[in-house]
Amino acid sequence: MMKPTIYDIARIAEVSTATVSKVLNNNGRISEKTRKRILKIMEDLQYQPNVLASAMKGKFTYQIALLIPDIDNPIYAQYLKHIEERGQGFGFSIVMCSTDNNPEKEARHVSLMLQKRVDGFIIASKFKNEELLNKLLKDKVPVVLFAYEKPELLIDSVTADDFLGGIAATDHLVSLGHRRIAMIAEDSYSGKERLRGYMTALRSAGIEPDESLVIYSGAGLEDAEETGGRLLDVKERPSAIFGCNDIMAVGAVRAARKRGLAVPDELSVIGFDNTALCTVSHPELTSISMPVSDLGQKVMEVIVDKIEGKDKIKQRIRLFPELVVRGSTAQKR
Amino acid sequence: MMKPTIYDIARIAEVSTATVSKVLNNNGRISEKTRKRILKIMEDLQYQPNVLASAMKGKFTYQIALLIPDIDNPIYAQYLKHIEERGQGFGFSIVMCSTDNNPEKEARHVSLMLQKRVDGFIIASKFKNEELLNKLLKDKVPVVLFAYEKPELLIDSVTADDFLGGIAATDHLVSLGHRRIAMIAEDSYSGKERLRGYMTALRSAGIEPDESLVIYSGAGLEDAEETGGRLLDVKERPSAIFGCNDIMAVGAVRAARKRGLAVPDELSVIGFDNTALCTVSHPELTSISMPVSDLGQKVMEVIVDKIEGKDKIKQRIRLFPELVVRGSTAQKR
DNA sequence: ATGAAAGCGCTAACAA
DNA sequence: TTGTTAGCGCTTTCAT
Repeated sequence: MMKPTIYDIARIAEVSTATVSKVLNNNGRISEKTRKRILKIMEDLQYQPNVLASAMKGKFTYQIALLIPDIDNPIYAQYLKHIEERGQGFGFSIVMCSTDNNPEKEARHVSLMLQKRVDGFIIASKFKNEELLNKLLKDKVPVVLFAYEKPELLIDSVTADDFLGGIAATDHLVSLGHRRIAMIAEDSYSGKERLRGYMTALRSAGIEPDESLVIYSGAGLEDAEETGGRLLDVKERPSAIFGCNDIMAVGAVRAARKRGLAVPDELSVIGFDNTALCTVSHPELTSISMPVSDLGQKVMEVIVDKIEGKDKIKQRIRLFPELVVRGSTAQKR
Repeated sequence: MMKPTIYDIARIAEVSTATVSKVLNNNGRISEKTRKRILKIMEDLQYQPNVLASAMKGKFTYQIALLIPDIDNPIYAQYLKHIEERGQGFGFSIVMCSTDNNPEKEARHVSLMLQKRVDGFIIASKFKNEELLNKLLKDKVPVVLFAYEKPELLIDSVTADDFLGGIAATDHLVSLGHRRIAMIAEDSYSGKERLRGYMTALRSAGIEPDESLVIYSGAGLEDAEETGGRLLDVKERPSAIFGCNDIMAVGAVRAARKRGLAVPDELSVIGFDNTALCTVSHPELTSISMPVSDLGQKVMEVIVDKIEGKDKIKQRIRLFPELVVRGSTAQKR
């Protein structure tokens, strides 16, 4: 009635546990005959190896901790979904760790996950706690940064190219004839990259960036709307707003609506991330689409390689985002 | 340099590992003096017990598998967030299992999680696979259904009272003078309960439900919009639509807009779940708010009790949802 | 109040 | 090709 162990299998097959273990792990040389026999018995008994026991011998737990800052932003739900899905393909499960961008929570999660012996960490969080990160690296714990980089640290990462995305968004607006383009920015690495893209695109279009047109906002929709409002309540109003992510863009749309400004006729708005918000919002939001599925695949590849000790090289992988035009942006008139 | 074990602690404290283990687990009688000493040494060495090893001796892994059908619906992201948060309070981590309402994925996840020796399951998924569920119950694996019930099975559950929510939504519409009230339904237990609430509320308002006003929809926004359209493209058009969840409601709003119908002036729309979609949508969606945080707390309480073998009683816990009025519903005119 | 020792289920070095 | 055996780090019974 108890779950069968390798001992049960060994006894029935009249071999030693070592032999059973070997067929389980496909190593050592075992005659095809006994291998078949053992496999058959496992099948019959519905034997399932105890992951804990093998993990204790230095094998894997097949668990990866995923640190996520803010699941209220649907892009993170997307990331989670795709990472989990890809993880399945590699036999790894995802342990969710919400951090709310709170360094203490980050530290607690990491410590707990270490105790639980997860095989590695995917960190999508801001991760203020640099000391902790360094400790992980020093201890050779597999870590990959996701949707987020720390340029000053030598650490693997998988992200979309936010800088290029920022350029694409801005170029789109410029190509529609906009010159006074505002941005609702966000204090995060990717946010800053998007901002840098915005600056670069403006300059190469011969537009000198106007500092007053860039305002940093908190993460919530309320904040975003308020920030959007501040951008709009000036004498020389921008004709377009680039929201650092879709929430920011929706905030801008709402601010515009509250002021009786028609989107996109009087104000173009573009978002970033191409989340479900884009189609829920009205008018539908033009945005920059993240290759979520590919990002998920890549990050799993990288972390699994690290876990299995295959790759020694550090790498920063950047995938390309893509413009998706919808109804919130239009020719300036 | 290796992580310290109880052996290290024992050696330094000049006691046996048994003693160390006892202070670790707060059992057996240990003199205050040695306890203090041992604790101090643990502190100094930053000792962290190996969860795997203790789990092997029949203790817990402190991990709970959470089966979720569809993270694209923001309400599930909310559930996840709150369950994870509450789990932290109990020292339990959440292993994410996306099922996409696919019975095979359900089975794969359960089997894998069993191998990894999670302590219990929170199932928020449809879980078509009744056989599997019964097997879990038979094997005394702690299982709690969440946001979802199986009335025919004797199994603990924590849900919001969808029936009452359905009544509340419908009553609200009725109180605004609507009599032809349509519903975009969903094929799930909670969906059916909401529908039942709708029926009940209509009848007690003296309105005979009209079969043609209830249409089942797929889960996506596209489906919802299409379904909303079908509801609207009839001679005797409803003056209000009750969307089985916020996505359905947004679909209805879009369908209305496409037909030049003003919401809420010509059509009232109410959703369910009170997700972030409500404030992103325009007009903002009236909806039924789920007590997500309390639900998360309750489900953790129940599952932890079961894991610790404390509660023998089966229970169905239902929490009350609440109407949140916003701009998408108005007096019929 | 404390310790010796067996064992959870598995792996891997070493023997045979 | 297969088996013996010593652990991995911890808990727990039974002595002392």
